[in-house]
Amino acid sequence: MKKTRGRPPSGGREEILKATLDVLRERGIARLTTREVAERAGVSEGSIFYHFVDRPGLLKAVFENSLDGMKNLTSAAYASNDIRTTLNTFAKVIADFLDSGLDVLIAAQADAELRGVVVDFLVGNDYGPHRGIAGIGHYLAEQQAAGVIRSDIDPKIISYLIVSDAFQRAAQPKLFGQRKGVPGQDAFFTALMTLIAPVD
Amino acid sequence: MKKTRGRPPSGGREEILKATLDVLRERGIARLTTREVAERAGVSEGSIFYHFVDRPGLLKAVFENSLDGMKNLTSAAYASNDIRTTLNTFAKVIADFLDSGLDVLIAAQADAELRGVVVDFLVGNDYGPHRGIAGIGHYLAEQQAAGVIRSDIDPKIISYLIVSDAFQRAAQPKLFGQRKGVPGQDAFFTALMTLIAPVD
DNA sequence: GTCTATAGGTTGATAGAC
DNA sequence: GTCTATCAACCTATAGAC
Repeated sequence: MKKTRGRPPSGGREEILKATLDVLRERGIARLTTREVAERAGVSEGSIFYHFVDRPGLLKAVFENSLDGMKNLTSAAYASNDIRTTLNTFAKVIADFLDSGLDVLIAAQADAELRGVVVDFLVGNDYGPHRGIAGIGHYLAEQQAAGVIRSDIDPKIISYLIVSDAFQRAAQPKLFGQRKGVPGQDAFFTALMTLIAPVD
Repeated sequence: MKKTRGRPPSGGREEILKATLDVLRERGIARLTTREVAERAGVSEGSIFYHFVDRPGLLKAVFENSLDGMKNLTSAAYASNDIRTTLNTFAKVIADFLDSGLDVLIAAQADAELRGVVVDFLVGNDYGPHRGIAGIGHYLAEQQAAGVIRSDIDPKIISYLIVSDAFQRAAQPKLFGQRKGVPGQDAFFTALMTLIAPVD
């Protein structure tokens, strides 16, 4: 059996994908032309159409590439025995994904057809925030059973608060251009730990 | 003194703005052409350029129009004596804005230049989530002083949780196409009330 | 202020050689 | 698989009449 599955990397294809994402983030999807992508990737326009058929095909490939990072959202390893440290690790995994994943999700909204393609992909793979929420929720349920966090709250809600925080933290600077009003991550987690601590 | 300030409404201008927002939300900004806007508004393309100079000018006008709804985020009236009811009212004001405001903020990301225009507008008017957070935070601080909510938490954090929830609730269906994982608003507020209740 | 007609520029996509 | 050259379509913007 060969070591690499599928096409042998001649470089061109990957360079195109990378260049596309770069242009997407810098110029915005409305300014993304196959011409500029070709220049940045160091290939001709013809190559782009050879590999991806058409512009939507190129974008679809880039989108699915970035969005596949969402599969990691369920299975973040438990980092330590400390709750806060573990929750922080979960949050970091989500934040890492959102940094580039959000750009793609937002870009897709610029075109109704791309919107549909992305949604189909997400739904088809069952990708979405609920995966992160479920993963953290499972961990928190264990902690609750162990009596480490208060018992009068649905762990899913706590989990949702953590995911929402990560989402807000990632999305706000992108959409509003500033981070005003968002508490530091430390302040957030400190408050959260206080809120979910067992009540006497 | 005349009753109406500024230009007498001949209708055309407003129709164009409305049609533009409609096309923006339906087709996406990348598919928004002056041609289709003109058709929908029932005017000629020439009229669009007469009123808004160029395409970016048209979009800028639409953006600022929608984003100005953000000024209401600070001053939501206190609805009742009940905390939960009042917080729900705050949340509703934010949700109402986000429903259309988010579409505009997201659309602007499709073009680096528009991105800049919008950010300048937001920063220049000090618009952003922090306004909602500050408004609710002020109310919560009063409640805390009155002993109705626990005293060991910064009210700003609670306020941030509420705004984040509203944001997640509005953004997720737009970006992911589904609402999976988001708890119902009632469940969220019920949990929140439990979390912020005074501890013995 | 609004229209019609059209110019001018850009862009996605194809054809065919290598 | 990659390139060059080119086309056809589309869209923004302008000019000038009403």
